[in-house]
Amino acid sequence: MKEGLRERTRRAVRAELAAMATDLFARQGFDETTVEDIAQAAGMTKRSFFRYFPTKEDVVFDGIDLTGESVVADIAARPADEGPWECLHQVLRAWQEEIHASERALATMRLIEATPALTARLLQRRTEWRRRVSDALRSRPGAELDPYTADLLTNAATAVLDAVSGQWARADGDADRRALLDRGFDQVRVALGTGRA
Amino acid sequence: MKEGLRERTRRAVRAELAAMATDLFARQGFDETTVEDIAQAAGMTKRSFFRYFPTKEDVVFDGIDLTGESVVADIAARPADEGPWECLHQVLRAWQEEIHASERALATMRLIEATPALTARLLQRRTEWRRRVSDALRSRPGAELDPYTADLLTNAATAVLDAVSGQWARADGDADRRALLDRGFDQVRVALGTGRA
DNA sequence: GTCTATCATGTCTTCGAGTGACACGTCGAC
DNA sequence: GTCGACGTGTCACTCGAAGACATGATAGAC
Repeated sequence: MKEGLRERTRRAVRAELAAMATDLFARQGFDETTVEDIAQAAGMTKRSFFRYFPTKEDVVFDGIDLTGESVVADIAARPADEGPWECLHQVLRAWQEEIHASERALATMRLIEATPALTARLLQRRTEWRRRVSDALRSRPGAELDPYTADLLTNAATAVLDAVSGQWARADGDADRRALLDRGFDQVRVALGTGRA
Repeated sequence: MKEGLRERTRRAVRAELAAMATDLFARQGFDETTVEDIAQAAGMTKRSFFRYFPTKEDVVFDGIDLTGESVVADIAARPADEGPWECLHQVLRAWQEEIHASERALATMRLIEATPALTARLLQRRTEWRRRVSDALRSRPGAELDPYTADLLTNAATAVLDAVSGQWARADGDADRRALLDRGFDQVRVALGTGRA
């Protein structure tokens, strides 16, 4: 077997650490929790913490990146005759449902929104994420998209997502995210003409 | 007079500090420059530096926020019969020209793009900036925009801006930003119908 | 089973950003 | 002129992050 005791314990400790951290973050806030607090709660040294996570922030984003992967995969899996905008609409709708369904993901989102440092990191990550989504769009069979138009589509899609989040926050969580997303994707339209005029 | 020697020297020292800092950042990079380097170059202590700027990052963004202010003001100044999308187009076109014309602003942009920590801060600030632009759009006389649609418009506009920046970076600075912006605003369309369907 | 290279961990140390506390000097209002 | 507010320097501190080194445990070869 390729998964020896080493990897298994490592993953276990990582999960333990993440659990301790999210618990402490939720209780006393991100900035108010020191790495030493987390390490001590898990029965180890501060130095050892950093052997599992490169930064304190990474504990929060652990497990979030997977969803980004899935978006790229989903794009590739959509029918080829579907337009890119509709493709983004469907994929992101599914992605949003997934987030909405997970209590843990929602709690993480709330923590991120409440912590400026984490918000900054999230936005930073999203830049990378968008580049990959844009590439995925261009790689679809039959898609003749120039890089600029692909970026335009991707950025516009995140524009809709942001607007949904904003409305969601304004309504204090009492809003139909799915309906808002559909409405956003309907209101915003991206033309594909590149060599046309 | 309301401006005593205290305020005058304070502003002078601030400018001096900013000048020293940008010089050092340009020469050896942001991360490679310590606050102590800057303070020492200006003939003061690290502690005193933090009495002028709350963080090292704030030195870079000092003087950048003014442009954000001007965008909001410009929106209010546009003719009332102009549609919101066209309004954003014109205002952001002017804003882009302004940045493009200033050698100092361009250098700052390059520094920000080359430094992940600064990029994150920029994105964070833009969140706040977008909220204000969205509000400005809704405050225009005769504009009947619900918050969601206003956000949609604002976010879509920054989506275009980002795509322009991306293309600009891809072309290694050899691109007609104005033409790209116009093309982006032409390709992306935002419908205003809120109670329509 | 033993032996060895690899890996995880603890301890110590260092660096840089940012803050608090205290003392001293200067500006400015009166 | 006095006195209080403010700016500054100095020292000490916290916290995140990383490097160096020693030690103990483990996996895999023999």
